Amino acid sequence: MENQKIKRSDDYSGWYNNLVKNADLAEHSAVKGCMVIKPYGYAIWEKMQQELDRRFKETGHVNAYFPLFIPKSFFTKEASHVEGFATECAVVTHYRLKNVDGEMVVDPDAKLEEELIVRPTSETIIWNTYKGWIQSYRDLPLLVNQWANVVRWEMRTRLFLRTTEFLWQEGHTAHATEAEAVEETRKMLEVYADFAENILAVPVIKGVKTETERFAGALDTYCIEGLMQDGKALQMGTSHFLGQNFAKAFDVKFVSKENKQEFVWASSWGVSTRLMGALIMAHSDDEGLVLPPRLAPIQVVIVPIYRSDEEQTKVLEAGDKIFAALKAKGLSVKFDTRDTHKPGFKFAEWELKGVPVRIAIGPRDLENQTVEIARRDTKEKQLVSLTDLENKVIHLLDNIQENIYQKALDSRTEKTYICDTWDDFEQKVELGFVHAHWDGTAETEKKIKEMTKATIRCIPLNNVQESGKCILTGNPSTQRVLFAKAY
RNA sequence: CGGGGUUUAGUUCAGCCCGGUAGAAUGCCUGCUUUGGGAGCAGGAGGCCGCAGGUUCGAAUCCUGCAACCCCGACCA
Repeated sequence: MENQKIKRSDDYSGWYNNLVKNADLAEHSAVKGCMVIKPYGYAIWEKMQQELDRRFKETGHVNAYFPLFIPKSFFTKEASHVEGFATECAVVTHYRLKNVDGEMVVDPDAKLEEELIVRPTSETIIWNTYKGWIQSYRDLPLLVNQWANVVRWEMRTRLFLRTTEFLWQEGHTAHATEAEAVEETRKMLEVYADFAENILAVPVIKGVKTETERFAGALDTYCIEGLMQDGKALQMGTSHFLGQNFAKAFDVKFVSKENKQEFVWASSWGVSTRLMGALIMAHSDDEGLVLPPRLAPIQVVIVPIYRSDEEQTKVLEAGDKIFAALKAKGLSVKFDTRDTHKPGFKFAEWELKGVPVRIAIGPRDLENQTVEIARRDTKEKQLVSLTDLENKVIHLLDNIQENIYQKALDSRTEKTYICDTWDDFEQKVELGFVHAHWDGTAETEKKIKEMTKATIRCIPLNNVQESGKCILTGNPSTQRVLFAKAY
């Protein structure tokens, strides 16, 4: 285990990279742009999966799995879709190697009839499949989710935030009516927002993307946007209303009650391992990771303290009891009985790994019937009596979850500005979210991006309608939109 | 794709300018002492010095080429 040497305030991106490695979450692999997610990092991802999967199932969805490869011809069927992804596709052209003078080379005789695209997203292969599944309105709605890996050949990558291959889920739904598909799109946005705020403890702004930022092939892209500690925004999830674009591209029609042939309406929605990046950047500090209790693979760690063998026996005995009692309450507990490390080392290690609550128990505690409880978020320590310890810990965990969220919310509030002049805008957009008027044109959006590197993150839902003047052009505007520099 | 950097022990790096056959810290192994905030001492293991050529009696070091990775941009539903 390494020290967390780079301070958050000195070099945010260096601090982030260091933290990911030191907390044992992930590391760079031998393949450019691809990471190895290590067991501890993967355990956190699994917790996210469980929480999300449960919510998907509760809202009527089922899981399925579609191929990794997409025939090029499928991929190119929806014009704006292919345009959006064309420049970042991994393409499989051959299926065999051969030995030439002791060197393995691609066998030119094994060229594929049709190239295969490694999926950057699965709309096309799925809609090609849906054609066979949907005939009547009775087959609708179709509510399917897939947990998968996808590949997007990005020019620049960052651990978790943007990797060439990443893990995600993608929901693909089919509906009989436009209204139902829109409702689904927005419902899943709510699911994401609920997950982000109540599990990740990251407050998000729900909104809709401008045309420029919209998903390739969508009529509307809804999103949740979070603000990281350095004042940069992170898109944490998207939900797309696809209209009939993919149904038309893949000729997916159904017969309505009125016996009419109609194209199917669609939505798709996804979140990825990028959420790991959000989690890290939103809460962690110079001591390491800070995990919200509802997502921590280990919620409570018990560290025994002793000198003699006799003390060890007694302390371990007492620790076992606490361990069992906490487990019985359904908590995820680790009793760190390693005799190869001293308590101080363990304290530092579990802090680095973000375990929300630490219980230390030693000879003094045995005498007084107490333990020392330390919370990761505030680093406060207190001696508490063993009486009703389980409920105290449960209460503390709830408190920590709430506090972490509140801290993130306060931080966002502090970094959110309302600007009415260009000078103010230029200055504040370096610091966080800015609500400002925009004339609604792509040209203005582009100019602002060129001048400040800030983009319109979204047009917040339930936005207040108020007349004003565009921050750049002075042209009339009916509402403020949300600007920020983004990851 | 531009700009910068890196490549030597498991890891982080020094050594290179000025060529002489490999170092530190940390981690790892053994033993003893330790254990309420990253332990101490003693002993030990561990390297095709990114790859391929070249110069030289001799190359981690000089020269040429290549490659990979990282960082900053550009790009990014």
